[in-house]
This record gives sequence, C-alpha cells and structure tokens, in this order.
Amino acid sequence: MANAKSKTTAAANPMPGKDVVIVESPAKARTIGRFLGSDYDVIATKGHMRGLASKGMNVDIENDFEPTYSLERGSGVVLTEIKKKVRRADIIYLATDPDREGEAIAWHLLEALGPKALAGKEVRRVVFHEITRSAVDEAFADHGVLDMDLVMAQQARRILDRLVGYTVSPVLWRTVRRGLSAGRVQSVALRLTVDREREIEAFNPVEYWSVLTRLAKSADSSLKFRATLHAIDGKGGDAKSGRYLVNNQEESAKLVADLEASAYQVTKVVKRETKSRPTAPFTTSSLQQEAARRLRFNAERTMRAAQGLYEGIQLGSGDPVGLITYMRTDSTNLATTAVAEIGDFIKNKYGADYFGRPRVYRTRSKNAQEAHEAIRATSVMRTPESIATHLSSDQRSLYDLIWKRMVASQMTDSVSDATTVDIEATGGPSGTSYTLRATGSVLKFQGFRAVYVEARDTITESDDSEENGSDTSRSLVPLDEGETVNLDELKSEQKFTRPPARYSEAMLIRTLEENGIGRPSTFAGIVSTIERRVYVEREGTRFKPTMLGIVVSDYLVQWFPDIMDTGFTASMEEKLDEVSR
DNA sequence: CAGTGAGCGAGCTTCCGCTTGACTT
Repeated sequence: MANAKSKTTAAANPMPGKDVVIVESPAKARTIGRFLGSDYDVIATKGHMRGLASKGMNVDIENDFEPTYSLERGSGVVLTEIKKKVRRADIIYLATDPDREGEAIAWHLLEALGPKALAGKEVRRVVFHEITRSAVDEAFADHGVLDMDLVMAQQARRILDRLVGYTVSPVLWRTVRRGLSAGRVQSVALRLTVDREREIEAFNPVEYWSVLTRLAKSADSSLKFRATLHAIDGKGGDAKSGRYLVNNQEESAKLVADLEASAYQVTKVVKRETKSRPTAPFTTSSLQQEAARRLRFNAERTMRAAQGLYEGIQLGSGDPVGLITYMRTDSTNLATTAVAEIGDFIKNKYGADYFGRPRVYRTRSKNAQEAHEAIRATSVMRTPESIATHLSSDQRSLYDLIWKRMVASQMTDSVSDATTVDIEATGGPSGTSYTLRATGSVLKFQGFRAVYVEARDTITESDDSEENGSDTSRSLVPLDEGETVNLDELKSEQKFTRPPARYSEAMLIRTLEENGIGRPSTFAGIVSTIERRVYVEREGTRFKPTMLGIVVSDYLVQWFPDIMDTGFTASMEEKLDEVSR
C-alpha cells in the first residue's frame, strides 16, 4: 500500500526529494526500505545520537536538574547525512522504537537538527511493534506526534542514573580504591552474588538418609521397578517431592531391618493423564539462558551470533537475508502473519493434531516495554537444515534453537499417562508400616515435544540420575492393586542437604530481569561490568564475589541502602510511569 | 652552584541504555 501512496506535496518542492524515515538500526532500515519503496530515504541513527558526556556530571543540580547534552562520538556523520536528506524532504517520519528510549532518540534527533533544518517540514511519529509489511503500512497511515511525556520520563531515568552513578562512585574512590564504580543496576547485581555467598557460608548441612528400593513382581521376578520411601505409619514426608527423609543412621538401621523382613503389597494404583505446554518464544533473556544451558554460550557470545543472524546472511545469490527478528526484546509476541505461516507449516509437516489454535504468551518480566516481537525466524520455511551451510557454527546452533522454539511454541500440548503406585511394607520386627511409592510416566502424544523441549537448570551438579528421576517418559511395569511384590534390592545412604548454588551468568540475568532491573540491550554488559571491576570472579561457570566485591557491596548497603534494594528500580519505574502517564 | 625534596595543584577514574563498526590492544 505504501508504495502506491502518491506524494501530493512533492510538486510544491522546487527540489523534489524523498521523504525521510528515521529508524534506529541499519538492518531495520534496509527491511523498511524494501517495504516502502523508492519514494523514501530510510536512515538509521545507530542508537542514541546525543547524550550526557561522560566527562563531568553535566546535570545542573542547582538549576532544576537541567541536563547538558552533547553529540555522541561518531554521530556527526550520521547527523550530516540526515540533514542532507532532510533538506530535500517534505515529511520526516520518526519510526524509532515504540518505547521510552525510542521516543527520546527521536526527540534528540529533532533537537540536533534544530529549527532551521526543520522549517517548513512536517514531522510525523509512526510506531510499529513488528517489522511486517502490514504493520509498517498501518503505522504510516495512522501517524501521530512525539510523546513528550515519554521523553521527559526517559530524561528523568537518564539523569537519575547519572546522579546515582557519578555521586556514589567517587565515594568508593576515596574510601576503597580508585577507578571503582557503583550504579543502580550493577550494584544490585553485585549484591545478589554477595548475598548468595553469605547464604552459602551460613548454610548448615543437615544429615539425611536416602532410601531407595528395587522391587520385583511376585508373579514374574524379571519385572523390576524402583520405589522410594513415601510415608511411615501413614505419616507423609515432604509434600513436594513426595519423599520421606530419614534423619539419622539409627532410624535408617531400623528401617532397613524392617524392610528386609517385610511383606510388600500394592495398595493403590493411580493413573491420570497429564499435559504439558510448550514454552514461549524467546526473549533476549530466555535466549541467553537457554543458549547457556544447551550450547554453553555466555550472553556475549549469544548476542554476537544473534546479531549476525539479524543483520543478514548471504544465502546464495541476491541480497543478504535477515534470518531472525530483532534480538534485543522483552516481548513474547509473534506477528499474526508469522503465526499463520507457522501454523500452516506445522499442519503440513507434522499433521493437524499438532496444531490447535494460535497460542499467545504473556511476558513474565516486570517493566516489559514490548517494543518488538519475540525473537523468531523471519520465515519458518527457512528450516535450520536448509540454510545450515551458510552459517557459522555458532550461528547455526543458535538459529536451530530459535527456529525450533518458535515452531514448538505454536504446537499442541504433549500428553502423558502418569502412574503413581503405593506399596505397603508391613511385618518387620518393629511393627512399623511403611509406604513406598513408585512413579512412571508414558508419553502418549508428543505434541510440541516432537520439535523442542526447554532444557532444565542443573541446580545441583550430578546427583545420581536415578534419584533425580523425573524423566519425561519412564515407564513403570504394570501393577495391580492388591498384588504382592518382593524386595529385590535395598539401599540406604547417608546424604547431606546442599547449600544454594552460586549464580551462573544466565541465572543472574534471569533474577535481574524478574526484578525489572536492566534491559535486553544491557544484560550481557552488566555481567561484564562486575567482572571487569573484579567484584566477582568465575568459579567454573558460577560467580563468586571477590573480597573487593564483598567490601564494596557491604559498604554500599550500609551507606546507600535504598540504591542497593532490588525494589529501587521497580519504584523508579512506577514513578516514571506516572511521568509518562 | 647543583642537586634534593617538601609542598602544592591539576587531572583522572565513574552511571544506564540505545546502536554499530573501527582498527592497534
């Protein structure tokens, strides 16, 4: 549609030129440019073009916190380019991202252009949340003006961060060591690792004995299955894990003596159908977490590979093709056109049973601004296999994840039969009765599991897997209520409860995001900041605070408790929302 | 007279969030 739009104003301009469209990223400029056709010059600002210079505070505290902005290094050439194009345009379309920073980027550009360059020009704000032809056409048809309340909110955020960072950091130079830093985001991240370390130090391991049995059917002793202790004399153990924990060797010895002399009978068999849902398409943070779990990529490596896929890959002849949507996003939404395409693909490739109706996902992160789509493949038809040869090995692995997660997110639930069997053990020397429990699960219908299942966190490192045993599909031998079974093997081992795990990079990012701290564009950077300051160091894949980190965190908690609170950013965001209404 | 050293002042470090290249580590 936009292509066909005639330009009625062009005739009045002595130097007829193209109208100018401003976006943030060059890759986006290329795509939008294709949609809009040759009547438009689409130019990228490459992020913020103006800001607070890093040298000096540049905020006048005496004078209503007036900021002093200057042109960013490298933005001079971009500004010259834009000026040149604007001179010959009638209309300037501000198509920066539809969020607080995007609004500010557009406003700063107008400020940098100045009234002379803008004289006689019409300025239109256009917003789209996805880069599809229809979304762009609609945005251009329904234009508005800059939202100055949003710009004010962005400036408040920016000024607050400057004041906090540039006031508190020098305190650290004087009291701890020169060159140190503190800030609304990095200092909370540091504190999380320090608090966790304290929990670990304060942790008292508690002894327990794990009881694991193997039983066999009386009717056929080759049919064996495992069961764990569930209750003693009808009194249950931990409600969540369904296990009863024995506290000491004495209890364990009594239990072993009893169980070895007991008779076993199946008392209850409960079978029920369970369904599970696919996970939402990727956001920046969930992509970083999953790439860490499955590919062992750190956040930086993930973002580098994603950037390449986004910017475009040469697939045979012709222009490079952007293979994924924007990789810095907090949204789990998929464009309607994409969902339709994915649905057709699923029906064709896997069958109608695998596609129900379009699924919509809610973002779970606080302060999500949802300026973009979720991270998805730009076309489901470009399967990972079909383009593999054009990609680097990192890009290939990451694209595979993104494509599969996107497809799976629109597939039907998986269905399993879950069986829970209780076995009563009685007749031991102490006269106690024990309940053992065996569980099994059989996958009846794969649904989304045919394509992709999210990896699980390895919270504890290498417990023997039969103990962790919540496999998605582990069958149980057929058992009937009332039948007798025999003890085949009995194991009781001394164990100790474990302290909470240190943060991995992905866990830290997830925790920050859950608290609304940091943004998709900064998650990877936050981690490298606290590492560069040597506030934390890696122990394996986990972060351990250094002495310096602990000293700094404790000092800041003592003297700047507000800033060190995870709720600080949340309350800042609330107030910024009031500014932007 | 030349070399030494006390004392003083100036300059430097730093934030968060948006985005890509630019090159010298």
